[in-house]
This record gives sequence, C-alpha cells and structure tokens, in this order.
Amino acid sequence: MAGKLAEIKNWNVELEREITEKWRKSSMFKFDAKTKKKIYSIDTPPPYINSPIHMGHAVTYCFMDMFARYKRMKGFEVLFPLGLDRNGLPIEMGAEKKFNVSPFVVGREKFMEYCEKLLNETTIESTDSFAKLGISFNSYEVGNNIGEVYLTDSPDYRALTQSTFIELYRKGEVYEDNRINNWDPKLQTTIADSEIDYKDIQSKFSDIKWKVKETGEEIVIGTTRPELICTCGRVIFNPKDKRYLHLEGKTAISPIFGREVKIKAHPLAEIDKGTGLVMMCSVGDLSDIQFFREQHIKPVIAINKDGTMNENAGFLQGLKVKQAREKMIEELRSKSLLVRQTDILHRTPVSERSNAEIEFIEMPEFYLKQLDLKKELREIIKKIDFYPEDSVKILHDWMDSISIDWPISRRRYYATPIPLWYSEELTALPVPGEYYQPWKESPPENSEVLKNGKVIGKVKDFPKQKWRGEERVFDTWFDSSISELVILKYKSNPEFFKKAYPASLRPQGKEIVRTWLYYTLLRGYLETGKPCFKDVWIHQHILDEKGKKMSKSLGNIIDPQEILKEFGAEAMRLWASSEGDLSKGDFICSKEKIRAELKTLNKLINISKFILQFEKPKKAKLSDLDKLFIDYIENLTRETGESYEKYDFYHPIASLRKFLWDSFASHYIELVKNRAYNAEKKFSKEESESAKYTLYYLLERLLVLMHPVIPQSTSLIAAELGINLFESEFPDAKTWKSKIELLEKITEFNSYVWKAKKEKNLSLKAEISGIEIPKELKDFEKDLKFCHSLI
RNA sequence: GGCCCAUUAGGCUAAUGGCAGACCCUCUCGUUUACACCGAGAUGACGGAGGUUCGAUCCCUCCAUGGGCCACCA
Repeated sequence: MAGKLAEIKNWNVELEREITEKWRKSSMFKFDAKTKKKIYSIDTPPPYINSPIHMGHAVTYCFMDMFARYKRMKGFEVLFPLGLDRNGLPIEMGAEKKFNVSPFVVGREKFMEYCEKLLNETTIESTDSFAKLGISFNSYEVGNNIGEVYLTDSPDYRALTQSTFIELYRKGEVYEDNRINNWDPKLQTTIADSEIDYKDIQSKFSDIKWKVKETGEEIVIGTTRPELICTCGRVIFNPKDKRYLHLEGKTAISPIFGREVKIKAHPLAEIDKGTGLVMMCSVGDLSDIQFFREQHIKPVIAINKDGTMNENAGFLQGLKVKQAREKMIEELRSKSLLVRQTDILHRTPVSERSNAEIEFIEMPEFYLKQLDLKKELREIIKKIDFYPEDSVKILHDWMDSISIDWPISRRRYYATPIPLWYSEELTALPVPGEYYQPWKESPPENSEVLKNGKVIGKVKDFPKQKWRGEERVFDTWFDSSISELVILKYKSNPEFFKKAYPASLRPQGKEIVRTWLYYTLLRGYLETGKPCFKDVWIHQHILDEKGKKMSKSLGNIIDPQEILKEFGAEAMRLWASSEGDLSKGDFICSKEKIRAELKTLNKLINISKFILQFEKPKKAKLSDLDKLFIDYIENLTRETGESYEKYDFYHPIASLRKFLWDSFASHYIELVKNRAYNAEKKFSKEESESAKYTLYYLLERLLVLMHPVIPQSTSLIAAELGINLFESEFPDAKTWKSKIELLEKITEFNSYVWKAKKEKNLSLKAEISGIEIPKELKDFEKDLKFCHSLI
C-alpha cells in the first residue's frame, strides 16, 4: 500500500482543505458549452449575500450538489451555476446599518454607492463557504459564460429584467393603477409587507351613535379609528345577525359629518364582535381596501402622505392621525354621541424600521396581469414533476388565494429601475436589450414614444419634450423570477436556450413557493408559453437541536462555518443525507450527530486500508459466498439508482451505511480474512484470489455509490485504487441470482457463534466445538469454519 | 383566525393492516494480522379517546401537544 491513505489515521479537515481548494481552482466541473451530452440544469436559489450563509443554505446546497454529481455520473452535462442575489431591501437595510446612512439624507446616488460598497465586501465570504462544502458549481468566478457566477444586480441581469418588462408593457400585460400601499409616514416611503411588524398597542374601542335615515332609529357602531368616520363607505352586519336584518338596504347617517352610507349584510361582520355593526372605511386596513374593491365603492382618502388629515376630514384637517382621533372623540363626547369606550390591546401594523404606525395610502403602481392566467398556469403545472408530489398543493393553495394582479413597482433604490420616461401625456419606452437608469439618464433617441398606449414615434421625433425619468424600481421577485432564463442564456444565446429550456430542476424551500416558484412559472409561461422546469424539488427547514427555528433573536443559530471547522464538509454532507428526507420533513441539526458521521468516514478509510494491502486480482473464479455478496451489492446498486433518480438520498445512504458497517465490515471481511491472507495455505490460490477480487469489487462499488454524497473521501480512496471517480459512470445494476436472504442467515449464524463463545468465556479466535452449521449454509461451510475456528 | 404537517425507547429517527428496525446515550463483557472513532451483548417506545376490521402503531373521527405557512380584521 502506498500513497496518502497510508498516512491517514482519521478523516480530517486538513485533508479537505487541500481537496476543496484544488476543486475550486480547477475547471473540473466547468460547463462545456459545446457538449454533445444531454444537459441537466439546476436553477439554484441565489442566496442573499448580506450575511454569511446559514445552516439552511449549507444543507440544501449539499443536496443540490449531490444531485449534480449524480447526474454527472449518469452522463449528463450538468449546468450548476451559483447565483448571488444582490437586489432589494436586505441590501439597503444592511447598508443603512453598517454605514449609518439614510437614503433620505444622502440621496439616491450616494446611497447606492454605499450599497455597492457593502456588496463588494460580503460577496467573497459567502462563496468561500460553498467552496469549503465541496459544492461543485461550474465556476466560482463571476462572468457571462454559461455556468459562471451571476449577480442579480449586474447590468446584464437587470437589462434582461427590463427587456421582459418592456415586452410585457408593449403587449399590455402591464398596467398602472391606483392602489393602497403600506405607507410609513415617518420615513415618507412605501414599504413592503415584509417590512411590517405587528405590535400590541394600547388602544380604545369606541362605540358611537349613528342614525338611520329612513326610520330615524339610533344604531351603535364600534371602531378603533373614529377619525376615519368621514371615509366610511358602507355599514355592514352579518347576514345571520337577527338584530339588524331590518336595516338591509337602508341608509346610515354618519355622526358629525352627516354623510349618507348604505347599510348591507356582509359575512365579513362578526355577530359577537363589537356591536355587530361595522363601519367600512377606505383606509382602515388592508381588508377594508379589498372590501371596497369587491363592492365597487369609491374610496374616500382622508390621510395625506405626511400622516395628517386632509380636507375630506373636515374639521380634523391638518391634524396628525392621533391628534385627530382625540379631537374626534372629544367632539363626539360633547355631542353625546359616544356611548362608551373600552380599552383594548390592538395589534397594530408598525414600520419595522421607524416604529411608526403604518397608514394605508392610495398611490399609482404598476401591475402585471395574472388573474386571467390562472387556468393556463394550472395546466402548465400539471406537466411538472414535483418532489415530493404533495408539495404542488402549496402552489395550488396559493393560487386559489390570489385575488389581485401582481404589483411589481416599488419606491426603493437598490433594485432594477423601471425603464420608462414621461413627458406630459407621453411615455417613452426604450428598446429592449440595454440596461437603463431613467432616474439619472435621459431616454435614448430610439425609444418609442407612446400616447394612450399607441406608438406615435421615437424620442428623436420630439426634440422639444422634456423627459422625466421613472423613479420607481421593480419588486425583487420581478428579478428573481427570471433566474432560469438567465442561466439558460435566454436572448443572449438563443441556440443554447432552445436546446436547454426548460430547466431540469428547480430546488427551493417551501416558504417561497408562493413567491419564487409561482412568479417564475408565471414569467416563464409569459415568455415561452411552456413550463419552465421539468422537476421541482421542495425542501423543508433546518431546525436547531431542540427542533426550533434558528433565529438571531433566539440565539440558537448553528453556524455552518463552525461545523466545517470542527468536523468538515464530508461529515456534514453525510449527516445531511442520513438525517432524513428533507423534502418530507424538517431536519433537527445536532452537532453530536454530525460528529458521529466521522466514524463512518473512518470506517471506510480503514476498510480501504485493509483491502489495499492485497494485490488486486484481474479476475477470479468466484466462490459462492463471494457471489452472494456481489449480488447483494448489485441489488443495492439498483435500489440506490432508483432512489437517486427521485432525489431521495436518504434511503440509499441508510442502506449503504448499513451495508458498510454490518454486511461488509463485520461479516464479509471477518469471514474472508483467513482466505485472503491464506497464511497457513489452507485455501487454494483460486479461493484466495476470489476473496481479494470480491473485497475490491465491493469496496469500489461502495465508493461509486456514495460518491455523490461524500465526494472527497470516496475520490481520495478511489485514487489509491487507480480509479478516477470523476470520470466513473454510475453503474447499471446487473441482475442478481443468488438467494440474498442467505446473507441474513449468515449474519445470524455469525452472531450465534460469537454469542456462544462469549457465554463460554472464550476469546473470539479460540476454537469451539459442538456448533452445527445450518443446512442452507453448507455452501459456505469452509469460510464459516475457518472464521470461527469451528471444530 | 385559516390552512398544512407531525406526535414511535432518555434523545433523534425508520418500516409496516398480523414479530416495531437502526443510531446516539446508559449498562455488562471483551481486545481478534483494517479500525478503540473497535467488537459482542443488554435495558428501553407506537400522545389520549372512540370507530372501521378477525386483527390497528399504520385507515377514519375527535381531543391534546408541538411545528410551520398565510392572514391578522370594525
């Protein structure tokens, strides 16, 4: 035995460092654009790089890497690129925090420089962890070649995002409409739903007297927002609420303002909440807004962008919302219109950053039509294989609940700008293909000019117009939802795109099915009319040692970098595959378990060391026992391949591990040791060769089967056997003929003998008499006899 | 509040309409020309209540507990 293995006692992190460094610098996993092989492409989820990767990233990328390595062994040219998400809020918030700047103070241009500064510092850290995990991305270098690292904020990526928008705009798939937004009155900006926190705030529930016009009767309505009475568009009660059935269709008159409002039954009102009567206001909260849309009621806006009341609020005009509320209560009380006030804890939406209470303000935003496409999309979805199958349900559930078109514009900075310019009633739409920044650039001369949606010329035909650039940007999902188009070189390499589309696999977490997956399917369909994936693999979460979600605030984060340092990538990958099926359930991350995987790696090394001391025979006439074990691993090969095809690594690895420890190490090796050494020449040369041949056969096969999961250790060992696993094919199983159940009998018999010796206080190599070899094991008599020194 | 998923030994996990199988831990014993990060063995489990069935850990219903996603409503 020569080579590295001889020097190794344990699998260790130093070994890994050498190997993964080599991989990273080599081009061994590079995508060959000229390939004649079939293409297998993985649309990897580009992680946000504002912080180092977390355990969830680490584990899920390990799985993707297993898929990629398996497919390579199956003869595919595998497209497995790394993407980095660099757009959007997390980046902006990171920059604000790190450099202590605010876009409202330093201005857009300067602020974006800070964002870029942040991005340049963090990118390297996150890719480094991937390399240490042994992830076989096609490349670790940023570039535009197929398979190279892509950045979602690169001019090319953004140009493609804009191109798709321009086409959609032309086709009329995008429109602008007034809609209610979350408004932070302190920071003076719209904010995304994800930036909203909910806080329990002490508030008062006020019961207020109204009048019914037709009958003159007094009704009492409860509200937490009395200052909004002026915006009330309807009074509702539950259709089953007998107290108010007689009010149906009548008219309520609002106190103080004296406005007439229709009263109608609507299930949104709950009988036992408040008085059972609800005033629906156009700016109370999001459900109110939806109500107004459904009922086609024209909203009344009473709050300005700065959080003060406007002219619609009458005597409250100019007051801040809270002051207005107090003034209103005062007024109601003085007119004896206030029945009572109750203290309640009100769950109030507040801005995560400013802590200001959110107001809902109507503003124009761009929408992408999606409601009309639901049916077609569902047909498309049928053509995609989901792993696990049930996970398609998450998607359908989400689609069921979609009730408005997709708002795609945001009032933000570090994101893809919306490529439009305006001048009076004219709109300039640039030519697709370039990256545009209208907020600081003039429209190109060759941009189309539209009036009422019709093209009436080019910008150069209107030399006197002063153009105002669009300042809004796209929702980040509008960028992310074309990732598969980007990696497959849509538009930039049509020939390749045609060959490679749809992408083979979309791996992703269940929590972004409604965003990333749904939007990608929608956008892919709009661009190509086809499903954009063949397979979708949905995974669950990585939890802490107690089964809780890891989060910074709980302080229960297990850092993958720490695991890598302590136990290494191989142990972590083996753990990831052994812990369970991540598409079926969450993983509980335990350091102890990851540490325990090192044992298996060492076992593999030790077995290999043992086998390497023998010469490998070129061929052999196999004994029955050897045939039995070979057939067993052939059978295991078939099962493993079938499971890998279904992205199931858990079951095969469990079987392979069992085979390694039990069948192979404890039983087969013990049984044939004597025959392989043949020190006392009790066996024929043929018999001895058969044992050695089989030892190599089993080991080599085991290495091949486990290679996608533990690529470093298996390839290192295989190299000592003269095998390059990176060029090995995943074997097709040969049919097996032996009675595999005999293997179980053999292990039973071995245990029986070992136990007997123990009971008699004999050493395991001592001779023992009086043990009968079972009839069905007669074929293996010689091995059994020598192994146990039966006399 | 809506929806989804889970509940198996001290911990973690698997399979199954008819003996519930590993691993980690614990205990006992042992050291064999690959391995003490070893070997042999032992203890120990189907959340609760109904129902379907000859038979239920598995199928159904309800309850309890835990987790997740979404919505958070006058």
